[in-house]
Amino acid sequence: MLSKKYRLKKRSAFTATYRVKKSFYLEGVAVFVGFRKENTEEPTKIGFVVSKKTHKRAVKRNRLKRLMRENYRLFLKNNETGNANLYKSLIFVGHERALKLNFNRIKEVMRLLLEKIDD
RNA sequence: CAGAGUAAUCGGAUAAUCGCGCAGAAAUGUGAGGAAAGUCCGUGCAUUCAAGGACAGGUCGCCGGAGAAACUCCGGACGGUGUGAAUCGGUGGAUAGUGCCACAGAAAUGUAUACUGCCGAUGGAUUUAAAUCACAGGCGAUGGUGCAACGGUGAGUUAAGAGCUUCACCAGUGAUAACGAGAGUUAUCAGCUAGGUAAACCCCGAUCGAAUGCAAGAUUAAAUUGAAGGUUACAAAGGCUGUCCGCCCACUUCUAAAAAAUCGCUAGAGUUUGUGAGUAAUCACAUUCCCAGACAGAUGAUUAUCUAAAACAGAACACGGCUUACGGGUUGCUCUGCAUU
RNA sequence: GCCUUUGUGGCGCAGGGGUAGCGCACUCCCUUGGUAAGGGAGAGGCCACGAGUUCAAAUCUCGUCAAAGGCA
Repeated sequence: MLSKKYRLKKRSAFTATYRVKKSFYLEGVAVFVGFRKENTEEPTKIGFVVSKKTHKRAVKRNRLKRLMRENYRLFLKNNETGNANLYKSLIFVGHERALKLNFNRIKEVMRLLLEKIDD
């Protein structure tokens, strides 16, 4: 779990991020990016979503969200967040394919995604 | 020893590093389940409408007990299944009435017999009589049916036959007696015996305010105002929580944002242990403990060891049940088979 | 979290106790120089799954699973 200042919390913030309509996809993990930042001092806010349609069981959905969250936390700690700092908000969305991946594979996928979102 | 039945129980552990929710000034403390699941029953709690009547309607259905209640639990009765331990059962009424019973069949509910048949004892006709006729009449045995044919099987009786009540063995029903708290069981007697379906409508008995569900609902401050207000005589249309009586809406003034925070929110039909009552469910008393409370939503990640990268699976107001999912074990009691003593 | 509805040929739908049907699509034949349209014939169903009631269940009852929708 991330501490509160890195979390995307408000419903309006989520809808605002989705309205930018810019997303990237790799191996069952999608990233929606929000507006570009003016002040780089502010922390980037992250949301994690796994829909109920992806899988019925809450345990498996929670597992995927936790894995993604944990990876992002480790990125923050090691200063490997890539281009995430350019945006105000990011939303990671887990899909059906990602349920089968293990911790290290998701780590790779997310690192590649964070490099991709520059352009 | 093998195979079963049943009741319970555990629901990964330890260490290291990095992290999260809640409480707290801090130190620190604490942090998912036996099913948290399905949402199938029942409650508490909250709001709205009624607190009235009528008509509808729902639910339940062997007996006794427990329980706040329940499509709940415990003990028993009866019936089904099993060699057995056991286990399963929505188990009132078909003589209150109505409906349905395809195809087949003579006939499917009406104290049936038109048809196919059996008989012709008795009466009648022919006739001396025997015999013949199948006329009156008697009979319900026979009928390639069907889930089901009006108690069943076998004998006796008879002209032919028949529960005929004559007999044997059964099935049901009623009465009486005994036992039992009761469902019921057993015995004796009575010829009393007119299908099935009520998980078809229904009848009987018992019982139920209705609806909506914490996204219920309550509070707070600000903006131009109030999380709206006022009016209502009739008619039409529409709506409302079953329908009617009834109520809302209409007409007018006015306008915000599918916004935010706080409360509801967890001390309870509670947990642990013990004693007593009871066959048991459960209850009483004492003792002990405080044990998640989020709001894009907390328990995670990595590594190592343990036989082994454990199954089903994640609280969202709470509780009592039911149902379903589940890796690998452990324990008690019981049954059957085989072997030995 | 709560509430509601629906599961029947490949697709869309009927049937509400007594032999499972309709339209489109599919296969073959006819028609045409050929295709479409048209005509004729045919195949394809454990009626979502598991129990129960009944002589008999797609239909009645109970449970399970799946899909869809609604509530701020």
